[in-house]
Amino acid sequence: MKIRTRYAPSPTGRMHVGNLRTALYAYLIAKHENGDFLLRIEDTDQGRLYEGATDLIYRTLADTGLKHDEGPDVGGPVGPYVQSERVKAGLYQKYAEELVAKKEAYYCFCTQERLDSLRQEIDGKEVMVYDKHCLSLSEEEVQAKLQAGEPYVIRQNNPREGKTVFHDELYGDIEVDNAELDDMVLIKSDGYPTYNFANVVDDHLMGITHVVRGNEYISSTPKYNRLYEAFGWEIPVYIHCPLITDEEHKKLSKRSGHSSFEDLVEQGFLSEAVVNFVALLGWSPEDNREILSLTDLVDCFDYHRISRSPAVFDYQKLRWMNGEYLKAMGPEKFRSLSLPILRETLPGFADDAEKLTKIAAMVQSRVEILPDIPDMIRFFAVLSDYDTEIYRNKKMKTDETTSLHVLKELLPFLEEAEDYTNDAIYAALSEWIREHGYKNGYVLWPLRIALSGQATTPCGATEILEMLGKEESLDRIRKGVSMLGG
RNA sequence: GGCCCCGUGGUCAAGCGGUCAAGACACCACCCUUUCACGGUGGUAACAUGGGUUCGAUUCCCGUCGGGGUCACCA
Repeated sequence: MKIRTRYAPSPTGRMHVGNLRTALYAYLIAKHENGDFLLRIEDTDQGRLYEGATDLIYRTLADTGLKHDEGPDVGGPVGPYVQSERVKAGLYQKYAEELVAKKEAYYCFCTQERLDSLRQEIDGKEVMVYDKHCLSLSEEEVQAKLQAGEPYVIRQNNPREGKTVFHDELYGDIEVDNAELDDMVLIKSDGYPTYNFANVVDDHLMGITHVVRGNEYISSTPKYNRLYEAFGWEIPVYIHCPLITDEEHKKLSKRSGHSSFEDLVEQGFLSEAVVNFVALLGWSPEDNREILSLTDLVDCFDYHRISRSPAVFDYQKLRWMNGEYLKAMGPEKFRSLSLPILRETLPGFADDAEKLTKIAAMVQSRVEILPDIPDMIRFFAVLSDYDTEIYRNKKMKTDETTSLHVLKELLPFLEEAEDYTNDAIYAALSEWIREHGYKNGYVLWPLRIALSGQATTPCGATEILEMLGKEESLDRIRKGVSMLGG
């Protein structure tokens, strides 16, 4: 049997990383077995529709490489793939009425006020269990109300006694008392189906074999199974994925600032790195590999190895992983990715392709995310004010006094030197240092500080000399000398 | 609160009755070095807890504690 999985988002905004991971796992489960991965848009909540959200879903799927075989934009044999279009065909209404005929569902005319009176607050949380009030309506009463045009919903009719068991591939058999199952709404008063109903109907009609979804649906799964059974449909394989939480072990929220794929991309993360990272949140391969491309993942993904416990989204590790991707890419690719940032940060170098290439190379091995670059290289353009304290370095045996001395001693030599290319100036400088009986760091440390105004730079002192050129370099050294009281 | 799920270092995460309890991020130290970073080496750090079952439990069972999810005409 060919595996068919689906990603069924509701077009309400950006793609949450939890949803992204669910989509990824659904994709991997299907593709590992050469199955189909489909996209279905669940737009049954008219109030929450968000302009452009569907396009955002297409774009995110494309950016992450989760290519769907069937969907609204690419078509397929079991369409339409947008639920609002299926509503127009009367699909859900038809199936709901079938359930009513089987006494597995019933019309409910209760007003919002009556429903509200059923609500109660427990531990600060609002809880409501419907009391089956409308189940007792006679067929004549129902017809009369329907004829009168009274607004209604259709509710599932769940038993009060007995137990319902369902099987999840990760969690095993889960047994629930039927008393826990409330009569959930299947068709809303606006004629649209609820997620709960549309999901079951469509998964069946679209031939979904493995239902992959978040953990939060686990407690409503028995109700879905009762639906499948009422229709006489085959129950799919369930795979409920564990939650992704923030550092506080709470559900990842917009407040954490990195809850959606787009947030992360805006923060400078590579989509490959995000996909890789998210794949490892709740799953691990048999071997120890951590850097895995999407095709690697397809190859080795075994859903039985998905974890059952929630995972904390570790921003630090994502940064590290992004850096691994940056370091692993070819210098050409890195250069083209970083070029716009380089140009913007260093307008004076914007036309000097050679220097920009060198700077890109310097930065490639030290950057975790591209937006870190400006702070690392800004000193090439402007020398900021700095604290002379950074001239002090225990290991190099330097302080303000020795630095002042060395810098003054060095100045005439650098004024005389003509060739400021790195190799040449480094050779000449090394010679000078040897002649004076100094250690490299004793001289190079203060020189680098004077040139950059920073304790850490993406390159050594002589590379800065080359970048700045003779005149600017000498200016900065003189400024250092005066700052040190010389 | 009812029901359900989860519980290995700070975090991710191997383990699936017998291990000195892997590995990665972070952290620390050292090496390398023209600073930082990269790279290399080493280190600190964990089986929530109490009972069982067993010759033997991180691993199986039960209780406790802790965390999370869910109880909508949202998905």
